[in-house]
Amino acid sequence: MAIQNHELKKAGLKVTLPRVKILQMFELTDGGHLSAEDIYKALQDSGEDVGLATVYRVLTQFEAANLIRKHNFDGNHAIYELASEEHHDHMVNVQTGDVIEFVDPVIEERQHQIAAEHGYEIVEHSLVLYVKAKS
Amino acid sequence: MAIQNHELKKAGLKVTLPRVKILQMFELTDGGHLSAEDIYKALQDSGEDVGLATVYRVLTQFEAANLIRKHNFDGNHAIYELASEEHHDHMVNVQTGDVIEFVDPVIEERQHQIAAEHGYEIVEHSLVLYVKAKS
DNA sequence: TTTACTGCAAACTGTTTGCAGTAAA
DNA sequence: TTTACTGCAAACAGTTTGCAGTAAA
Repeated sequence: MAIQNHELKKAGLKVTLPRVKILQMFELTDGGHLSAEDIYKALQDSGEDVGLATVYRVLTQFEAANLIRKHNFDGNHAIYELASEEHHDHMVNVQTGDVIEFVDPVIEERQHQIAAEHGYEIVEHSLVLYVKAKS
Repeated sequence: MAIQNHELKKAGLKVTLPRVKILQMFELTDGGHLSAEDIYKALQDSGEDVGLATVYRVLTQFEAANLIRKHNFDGNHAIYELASEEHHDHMVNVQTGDVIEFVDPVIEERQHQIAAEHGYEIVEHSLVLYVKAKS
Protein backbone atom coordinates (compact mmCIF):
# COMPACT_ATOMS: atom_id res chain seq x y z
CA MET A 1 0.00 0.00 0.00
CA ALA A 2 1.43 3.32 -1.09
CA ILE A 3 2.16 6.33 1.06
CA GLN A 4 -0.82 8.25 -0.27
CA ASN A 5 -3.24 5.76 1.21
CA HIS A 6 -2.05 6.58 4.68
CA GLU A 7 -2.64 10.22 3.99
CA LEU A 8 -6.16 9.54 2.85
CA LYS A 9 -6.97 7.40 5.88
CA LYS A 10 -5.44 9.93 8.21
CA ALA A 11 -7.82 12.46 6.72
CA GLY A 12 -10.75 10.13 7.38
CA LEU A 13 -11.29 9.49 3.69
CA LYS A 14 -11.88 6.09 2.15
CA VAL A 15 -9.22 4.92 -0.25
CA THR A 16 -11.01 5.09 -3.57
CA LEU A 17 -9.78 5.13 -7.12
CA PRO A 18 -10.55 8.79 -7.86
CA ARG A 19 -8.81 9.96 -4.71
CA VAL A 20 -5.71 7.84 -5.22
CA LYS A 21 -5.43 8.80 -8.88
CA ILE A 22 -5.81 12.49 -8.16
CA LEU A 23 -3.26 12.45 -5.37
CA GLN A 24 -0.81 10.59 -7.59
CA MET A 25 -1.37 13.11 -10.30
CA PHE A 26 -0.17 15.98 -8.14
CA GLU A 27 2.93 14.02 -7.23
CA LEU A 28 3.76 12.96 -10.74
CA THR A 29 2.93 16.14 -12.59
CA ASP A 30 5.88 18.36 -13.26
CA GLY A 31 5.32 21.55 -11.29
CA GLY A 32 2.17 20.14 -9.77
CA HIS A 33 -0.07 23.11 -10.46
CA LEU A 34 -3.38 21.78 -11.74
CA SER A 35 -6.92 22.96 -12.30
CA ALA A 36 -10.01 20.79 -11.91
CA GLU A 37 -10.31 20.64 -15.69
CA ASP A 38 -6.67 19.61 -16.08
CA ILE A 39 -7.25 16.71 -13.73
CA TYR A 40 -10.56 15.72 -15.26
CA LYS A 41 -9.15 15.65 -18.78
CA ALA A 42 -6.02 13.77 -17.76
CA LEU A 43 -8.16 11.13 -16.07
CA GLN A 44 -10.28 10.79 -19.18
CA ASP A 45 -7.21 10.47 -21.36
CA SER A 46 -5.86 7.68 -19.19
CA GLY A 47 -9.16 5.87 -19.53
CA GLU A 48 -10.48 6.48 -16.01
CA ASP A 49 -14.17 7.16 -15.80
CA VAL A 50 -14.26 9.86 -13.13
CA GLY A 51 -16.85 12.62 -13.20
CA LEU A 52 -15.95 16.28 -13.07
CA ALA A 53 -18.15 16.72 -10.02
CA THR A 54 -16.11 14.08 -8.23
CA VAL A 55 -12.90 15.87 -9.11
CA TYR A 56 -14.25 19.04 -7.54
CA ARG A 57 -15.47 17.16 -4.47
CA VAL A 58 -12.15 15.42 -3.99
CA LEU A 59 -10.22 18.66 -4.39
CA THR A 60 -12.42 20.34 -1.79
CA GLN A 61 -11.89 17.46 0.62
CA PHE A 62 -8.14 17.43 0.03
CA GLU A 63 -7.99 21.12 0.68
CA ALA A 64 -9.98 20.75 3.91
CA ALA A 65 -7.55 18.00 4.92
CA ASN A 66 -4.60 20.27 4.15
CA LEU A 67 -3.26 17.88 1.55
CA ILE A 68 -3.45 20.52 -1.14
CA ARG A 69 -3.83 24.31 -1.45
CA LYS A 70 -6.02 26.36 -3.71
CA HIS A 71 -4.94 29.47 -5.63
CA ASN A 72 -6.75 32.03 -7.73
CA PHE A 73 -4.13 33.26 -10.14
CA ASP A 74 -6.80 34.70 -12.37
CA GLY A 75 -10.47 35.26 -11.67
CA ASN A 76 -11.58 32.43 -13.94
CA HIS A 77 -10.52 29.13 -12.52
CA ALA A 78 -8.77 27.81 -9.43
CA ILE A 79 -5.37 26.10 -9.46
CA TYR A 80 -4.37 23.51 -6.88
CA GLU A 81 -0.99 22.28 -5.67
CA LEU A 82 0.30 19.82 -3.11
CA ALA A 83 0.56 21.46 0.30
CA SER A 84 4.26 21.64 1.03
CA GLU A 85 5.37 22.36 4.57
CA GLU A 86 7.20 25.54 3.69
CA HIS A 87 5.28 28.50 2.41
CA HIS A 88 6.15 29.96 -0.97
CA ASP A 89 4.90 32.50 -3.46
CA HIS A 90 4.32 32.24 -7.20
CA MET A 91 5.45 33.67 -10.48
CA VAL A 92 3.16 33.05 -13.44
CA ASN A 93 4.63 33.28 -16.91
CA VAL A 94 1.88 35.07 -18.79
CA GLN A 95 3.21 33.85 -22.12
CA THR A 96 3.22 30.15 -21.30
CA GLY A 97 1.07 29.77 -18.21
CA ASP A 98 3.98 28.16 -16.36
CA VAL A 99 4.02 28.58 -12.60
CA ILE A 100 7.31 29.06 -10.77
CA GLU A 101 7.61 28.96 -6.99
CA PHE A 102 9.87 31.15 -4.90
CA VAL A 103 10.42 32.29 -1.34
CA ASP A 104 11.95 35.55 -0.22
CA PRO A 105 12.70 36.08 3.47
CA VAL A 106 12.97 39.83 3.02
CA ILE A 107 9.47 40.07 1.61
CA GLU A 108 8.05 37.73 4.22
CA GLU A 109 9.57 39.82 6.96
CA ARG A 110 8.31 43.13 5.57
CA GLN A 111 4.79 41.78 5.21
CA HIS A 112 4.56 41.01 8.89
CA GLN A 113 6.01 44.38 9.80
CA ILE A 114 3.52 46.20 7.59
CA ALA A 115 0.55 44.33 8.99
CA ALA A 116 1.79 45.02 12.52
CA GLU A 117 2.24 48.71 11.77
CA HIS A 118 -1.45 48.84 10.92
CA GLY A 119 -2.44 46.95 14.05
CA TYR A 120 -3.12 43.67 12.29
CA GLU A 121 -1.70 40.21 12.11
CA ILE A 122 -1.51 38.20 8.90
CA VAL A 123 -3.91 35.30 8.53
CA GLU A 124 -2.72 34.42 5.08
CA HIS A 125 -1.26 36.15 2.09
CA SER A 126 -0.99 35.86 -1.63
CA LEU A 127 1.80 37.23 -3.78
CA VAL A 128 1.79 36.55 -7.49
CA LEU A 129 4.22 38.03 -9.99
CA TYR A 130 2.94 37.93 -13.54
CA VAL A 131 6.08 37.82 -15.65
CA LYS A 132 7.38 37.39 -19.17
CA ALA A 133 10.73 36.48 -20.66
CA LYS A 134 13.13 39.40 -20.44
CA SER A 135 13.06 41.37 -23.67
CA MET B 1 -19.52 70.12 -16.60
CA ALA B 2 -17.65 68.10 -14.01
CA ILE B 3 -14.16 66.72 -14.27
CA GLN B 4 -15.38 63.18 -14.88
CA ASN B 5 -16.95 64.13 -18.16
CA HIS B 6 -13.59 65.08 -19.54
CA GLU B 7 -12.23 61.74 -18.53
CA LEU B 8 -15.06 59.97 -20.29
CA LYS B 9 -14.64 61.96 -23.47
CA LYS B 10 -10.91 61.49 -23.42
CA ALA B 11 -11.57 57.77 -23.34
CA GLY B 12 -13.86 58.09 -26.37
CA LEU B 13 -16.96 57.30 -24.33
CA LYS B 14 -20.21 59.20 -24.53
CA VAL B 15 -21.24 60.98 -21.38
CA THR B 16 -24.22 58.96 -20.25
CA LEU B 17 -26.00 58.70 -16.95
CA PRO B 18 -24.78 55.21 -16.01
CA ARG B 19 -21.17 56.12 -16.72
CA VAL B 20 -21.26 59.39 -14.82
CA LYS B 21 -23.02 57.85 -11.84
CA ILE B 22 -20.62 54.96 -11.64
CA LEU B 23 -17.57 57.18 -11.89
CA GLN B 24 -18.96 59.43 -9.16
CA MET B 25 -19.59 56.45 -7.02
CA PHE B 26 -15.93 55.47 -6.99
CA GLU B 27 -14.99 58.99 -6.04
CA LEU B 28 -17.55 59.37 -3.30
CA THR B 29 -17.35 55.92 -1.76
CA ASP B 30 -15.11 55.69 1.24
CA GLY B 31 -12.22 53.41 0.31
CA GLY B 32 -13.51 53.13 -3.23
CA HIS B 33 -13.33 49.36 -3.50
CA LEU B 34 -16.53 48.18 -5.16
CA SER B 35 -17.92 45.09 -6.84
CA ALA B 36 -20.35 45.13 -9.75
CA GLU B 37 -23.11 44.07 -7.37
CA ASP B 38 -22.24 46.85 -4.91
CA ILE B 39 -22.61 49.38 -7.68
CA TYR B 40 -25.76 47.86 -9.09
CA LYS B 41 -27.50 47.80 -5.72
CA ALA B 42 -26.42 51.32 -4.80
CA LEU B 43 -27.80 52.60 -8.10
CA GLN B 44 -31.07 50.84 -7.45
CA ASP B 45 -31.27 52.25 -3.95
CA SER B 46 -30.76 55.75 -5.27
CA GLY B 47 -33.60 55.19 -7.72
CA GLU B 48 -31.51 54.91 -10.89
CA ASP B 49 -32.73 52.33 -13.37
CA VAL B 50 -29.44 50.88 -14.58
CA GLY B 51 -29.13 47.25 -15.56
CA LEU B 52 -26.53 44.94 -14.10
CA ALA B 53 -25.26 44.15 -17.59
CA THR B 54 -24.61 47.84 -18.13
CA VAL B 55 -22.67 48.03 -14.90
CA TYR B 56 -20.43 45.21 -16.10
CA ARG B 57 -20.02 46.79 -19.52
CA VAL B 58 -19.13 50.16 -18.06
CA LEU B 59 -16.64 48.63 -15.65
CA THR B 60 -14.98 46.76 -18.50
CA GLN B 61 -14.76 49.93 -20.57
CA PHE B 62 -13.40 51.93 -17.65
CA GLU B 63 -10.77 49.32 -17.04
CA ALA B 64 -9.77 49.34 -20.71
CA ALA B 65 -9.51 53.14 -20.50
CA ASN B 66 -7.34 52.84 -17.40
CA LEU B 67 -9.82 54.77 -15.29
CA ILE B 68 -10.19 51.89 -12.87
CA ARG B 69 -8.42 48.67 -11.95
CA LYS B 70 -9.80 45.22 -11.32
CA HIS B 71 -8.79 42.91 -8.48
CA ASN B 72 -9.57 39.32 -7.57
CA PHE B 73 -9.23 39.22 -3.83
CA ASP B 74 -11.16 36.01 -3.69
CA GLY B 75 -12.11 33.66 -6.49
CA ASN B 76 -15.79 34.61 -6.41
CA HIS B 77 -16.20 38.19 -7.52
CA ALA B 78 -14.07 41.02 -8.83
CA ILE B 79 -13.47 44.28 -6.97
CA TYR B 80 -12.75 47.55 -8.77
CA GLU B 81 -11.06 50.73 -7.63
CA LEU B 82 -10.14 54.06 -9.19
CA ALA B 83 -6.80 53.83 -10.95
CA SER B 84 -4.44 55.98 -8.94
CA GLU B 85 -1.14 56.98 -10.53
CA GLU B 86 0.98 55.28 -7.90
CA HIS B 87 0.88 51.56 -7.56
CA HIS B 88 -0.08 50.04 -4.24
CA ASP B 89 -0.89 46.69 -2.68
CA HIS B 90 -3.80 45.62 -0.50
CA MET B 91 -4.58 44.31 2.94
CA VAL B 92 -8.01 42.74 3.36
CA ASN B 93 -9.45 42.52 6.85
CA VAL B 94 -11.00 39.07 6.82
CA GLN B 95 -13.25 39.94 9.74
CA THR B 96 -14.82 43.05 8.23
CA GLY B 97 -14.04 42.89 4.52
CA ASP B 98 -12.32 46.28 4.72
CA VAL B 99 -9.60 46.93 2.19
CA ILE B 100 -6.51 48.90 3.21
CA GLU B 101 -3.92 50.09 0.72
CA PHE B 102 -0.19 50.21 1.27
CA VAL B 103 3.08 50.54 -0.59
CA ASP B 104 6.43 49.16 0.44
CA PRO B 105 9.52 50.10 -1.55
CA VAL B 106 11.51 47.21 -0.10
CA ILE B 107 9.00 44.66 -1.33
CA GLU B 108 8.68 46.34 -4.72
CA GLU B 109 12.44 46.26 -5.12
CA ARG B 110 12.79 42.62 -4.12
CA GLN B 111 10.07 41.57 -6.53
CA HIS B 112 11.95 42.97 -9.49
CA GLN B 113 15.17 41.39 -8.32
CA ILE B 114 13.54 38.00 -7.93
CA ALA B 115 11.94 38.12 -11.37
CA ALA B 116 15.28 39.18 -12.86
CA GLU B 117 17.11 36.34 -11.10
CA HIS B 118 14.82 33.92 -12.91
CA GLY B 119 15.33 35.66 -16.26
CA TYR B 120 11.97 37.38 -16.29
CA GLU B 121 10.57 40.85 -16.09
CA ILE B 122 7.41 41.72 -14.22
CA VAL B 123 4.33 42.52 -16.26
CA GLU B 124 2.13 43.00 -13.25
CA HIS B 125 1.86 41.73 -9.75
CA SER B 126 -0.64 41.16 -7.02
CA LEU B 127 0.07 41.16 -3.30
CA VAL B 128 -2.76 40.75 -0.87
CA LEU B 129 -2.37 40.34 2.87
CA TYR B 130 -5.40 38.78 4.52
CA VAL B 131 -5.32 40.13 8.06
CA LYS B 132 -7.26 40.30 11.30
CA ALA B 133 -7.09 42.56 14.35
CA LYS B 134 -4.10 41.71 16.50
CA SER B 135 -5.14 39.29 19.25
C1' DT C 1 -24.10 -4.97 5.90
C1' DT C 2 -23.40 -0.41 6.71
C1' DT C 3 -22.06 3.93 5.35
C1' DA C 4 -19.21 6.72 2.57
C1' DC C 5 -18.47 7.64 -2.14
C1' DT C 6 -19.59 8.19 -7.10
C1' DG C 7 -21.62 9.63 -11.72
C1' DC C 8 -25.08 12.09 -13.73
C1' DA C 9 -27.94 15.85 -14.50
C1' DA C 10 -29.79 19.78 -12.81
C1' DA C 11 -28.94 24.04 -10.16
C1' DC C 12 -26.26 28.16 -9.05
C1' DT C 13 -23.18 32.37 -9.21
C1' DG C 14 -20.69 35.75 -11.44
C1' DT C 15 -20.19 37.54 -15.90
C1' DT C 16 -20.95 38.17 -21.01
C1' DT C 17 -23.62 38.74 -25.26
C1' DG C 18 -27.51 39.39 -28.94
C1' DC C 19 -30.99 42.26 -29.96
C1' DA C 20 -34.42 45.83 -30.55
C1' DG C 21 -35.21 50.21 -28.66
C1' DT C 22 -33.20 54.93 -26.80
C1' DA C 23 -30.47 58.74 -26.26
C1' DA C 24 -25.96 61.41 -26.99
C1' DA C 25 -23.57 64.01 -30.50
C1' DT D 1 -29.73 61.89 -38.16
C1' DT D 2 -26.25 58.95 -37.08
C1' DT D 3 -24.06 55.97 -34.12
C1' DA D 4 -23.03 54.64 -29.60
C1' DC D 5 -25.32 53.09 -25.61
C1' DT D 6 -28.85 50.75 -22.83
C1' DG D 7 -32.10 47.24 -20.61
C1' DC D 8 -33.68 42.84 -20.92
C1' DA D 9 -33.39 38.09 -21.34
C1' DA D 10 -30.85 34.44 -22.74
C1' DA D 11 -26.22 32.33 -22.83
C1' DC D 12 -21.96 31.13 -20.63
C1' DA D 13 -18.02 29.17 -17.60
C1' DG D 14 -16.72 27.42 -13.43
C1' DT D 15 -18.39 25.20 -9.53
C1' DT D 16 -21.86 22.97 -6.37
C1' DT D 17 -25.61 19.88 -5.05
C1' DG D 18 -29.56 16.20 -4.93
C1' DC D 19 -30.23 11.73 -5.84
C1' DA D 20 -30.21 6.81 -6.74
C1' DG D 21 -26.85 3.43 -7.44
C1' DT D 22 -21.95 1.39 -6.16
C1' DA D 23 -18.15 0.13 -3.65
C1' DA D 24 -14.99 0.43 0.58
C1' DA D 25 -14.82 -1.12 5.27
